[in-house]
Amino acid sequence: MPVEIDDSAAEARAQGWRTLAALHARIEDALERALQREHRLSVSEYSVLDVLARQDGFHLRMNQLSGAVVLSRSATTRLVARLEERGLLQRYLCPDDRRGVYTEVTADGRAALERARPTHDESLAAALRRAEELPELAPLVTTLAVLPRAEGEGSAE
Amino acid sequence: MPVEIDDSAAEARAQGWRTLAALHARIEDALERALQREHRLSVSEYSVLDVLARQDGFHLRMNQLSGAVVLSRSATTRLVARLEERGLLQRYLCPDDRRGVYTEVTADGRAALERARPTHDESLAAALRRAEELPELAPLVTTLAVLPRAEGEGSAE
DNA sequence: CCGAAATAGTTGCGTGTGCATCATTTTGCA
DNA sequence: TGCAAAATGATGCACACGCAACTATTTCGG
Repeated sequence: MPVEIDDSAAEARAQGWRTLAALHARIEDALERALQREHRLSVSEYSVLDVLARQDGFHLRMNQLSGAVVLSRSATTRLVARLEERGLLQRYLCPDDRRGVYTEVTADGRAALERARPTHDESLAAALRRAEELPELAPLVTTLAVLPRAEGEGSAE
Repeated sequence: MPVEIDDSAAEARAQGWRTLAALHARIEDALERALQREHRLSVSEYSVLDVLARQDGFHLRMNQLSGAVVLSRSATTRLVARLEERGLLQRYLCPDDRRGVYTEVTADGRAALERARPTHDESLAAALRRAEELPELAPLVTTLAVLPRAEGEGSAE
């Protein structure tokens, strides 16, 4: 009965998705609290700084940035505006395409990122340890550590 | 140099987290659009119905539900309120502990869930196929399919 | 047995996000 | 060359979320 086979494949995918979502939510929750408490940074804000700092020239266009953090254009606009107000980021128009806007992380932004990184890494490690104790999450946590390294990984979308 | 070893472990975890977050965001985005468009359900709303429908007696206490969907108590209150207004859910006080509130999926709710499930499963499959074409996400997608099945998995936190 | 502490759930408030829309600039087709 | 279509980013708006504060109920110590 092919339908049965198909159903069970769908159920396996749904099961994998539930596990992924549960692990993601727990980690994000832990990171959000820790980064907010100690550095006044949200996970999105940290991500933006991290992504930009990894780029050659420390800059990216808004559109690429949206893709990298998987956020809408409008959310990205305001996220960048917040970070710019705090001096962690700088915006300037694209010389060759005047529709485009470059966002570049400043020296202050890179410094803030490096200050926040230990907090980020420690609470990530702690969240993973806690997740590993839950039988339904442990397998995914383990496989996560075994994932092959992406060498480039910096470029967006 | 032990610090170097520690750094590289932290970087490996961060890399795994970035991959997990990227895959999660893409899948959630796809599910959100599809469920919203075809069934006026958010991913959270679908999750609540799905979790409850999987319980014996189709009910759970608010607190357990918050844990299962990894949302704050206040968010859960309003999420449940929305679904109750649509008749997909029912609330009643815990007889033995009058602080507690049970939430139970109605027959309408289970019907709505079953109508939405194909949409959910199809866009999940589609999102996974797209993700598999991205070299940095493909390994995680593959391992997700190999995750062992949790037999119980229904009970919340 | 009574009152303090803990627990469950709700509500006011501030804020971050997506959608629809808009202005500006570039691209492409005739 | 000229003008419609596409693309980029910003803004008005509605809304879901988390935090803090509140009420109601239960639990626990004296």
